[in-house]
Amino acid sequence: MAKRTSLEAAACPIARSMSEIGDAWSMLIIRDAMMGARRFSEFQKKLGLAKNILATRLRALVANGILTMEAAADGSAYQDYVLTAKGRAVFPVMVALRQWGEDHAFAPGECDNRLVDRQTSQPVRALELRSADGRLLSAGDTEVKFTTSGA
Amino acid sequence: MAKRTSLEAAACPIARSMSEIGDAWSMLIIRDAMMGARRFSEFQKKLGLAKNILATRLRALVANGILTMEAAADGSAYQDYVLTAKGRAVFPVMVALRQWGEDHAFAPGECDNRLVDRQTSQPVRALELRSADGRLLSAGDTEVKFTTSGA
DNA sequence: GCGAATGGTTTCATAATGCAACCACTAGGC
DNA sequence: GCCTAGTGGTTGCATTATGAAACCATTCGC
Repeated sequence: MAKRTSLEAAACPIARSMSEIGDAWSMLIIRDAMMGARRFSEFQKKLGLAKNILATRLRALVANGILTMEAAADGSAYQDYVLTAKGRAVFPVMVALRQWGEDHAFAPGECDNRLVDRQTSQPVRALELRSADGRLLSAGDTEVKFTTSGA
Repeated sequence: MAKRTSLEAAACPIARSMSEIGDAWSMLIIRDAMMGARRFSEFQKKLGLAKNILATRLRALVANGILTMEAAADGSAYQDYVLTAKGRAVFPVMVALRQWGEDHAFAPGECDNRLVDRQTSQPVRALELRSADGRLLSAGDTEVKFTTSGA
């Protein structure tokens, strides 16, 4: 049988994350939500995707606690989709994807937009990973450790 | 017609990134490659996915310059799949996904593994985004700016 | 040279995507 | 209150991707 393999219960946090936000449309929905989009039609217009697909994704994002539905801010009888704390926490992932894309997924000079610091309008630095005591870490300086205690 | 929408040519770096590495299996392949996996059967065993799917993903990753095939390190006639510089640059994305997953995709106490600094065995810090002049930035402190000059 | 492992490809069933049509409800003009 | 446009979906159907299993050519260990 060709049931699609689900990573929901994977032990690896990366696999879990991918199962919740590893879909292209979902990620772009979160991106637009971070940029202020709130309404169904707003997402549809910006993303240009079919309404049934959008409906499916929004339902999943709400079910996973990344978006919530609340009464529309403009006082109408409709609903707004707004990011929860969990949804806002996707920000570093978004920035990492953006920086990788800027550097590696465009021809030189092709990319026409950058993430900048609002105060100075200067491009932000590359994301940096640091140890508990503040040293800058790269891939080789890290490893995955299992907390094998039975807790 | 129901052709699957392609984000390959999207102007947004996030969309581009998702089209190259936004697939769950691809991301997990890169994860395992970072942890030292090199051979087809090694990926297949660790990931437990069908061989045809693995073959498709590996081909795409090679085509996108994230992996390269080179003569096997053990001297056999087989090939190794190894990360390119572009592939190794996915590291921050991986860390961001892992940290989000650890914090938001597990029940309390359920997650049994952490990314640690190899030197001290202490968990690493959360990824941090800084401005050019060193200030710590969160989502609201940033915006996307278009370099509207025709270069 | 022989059996097993490696690294795939092929076949076919099932699941997801996406366009288009349809529909209930809301908003706003008058 | 009535009519029309817009919002927020659902349903049906064609196309595409996923996945299990079977198959196959090379290569390895001996």
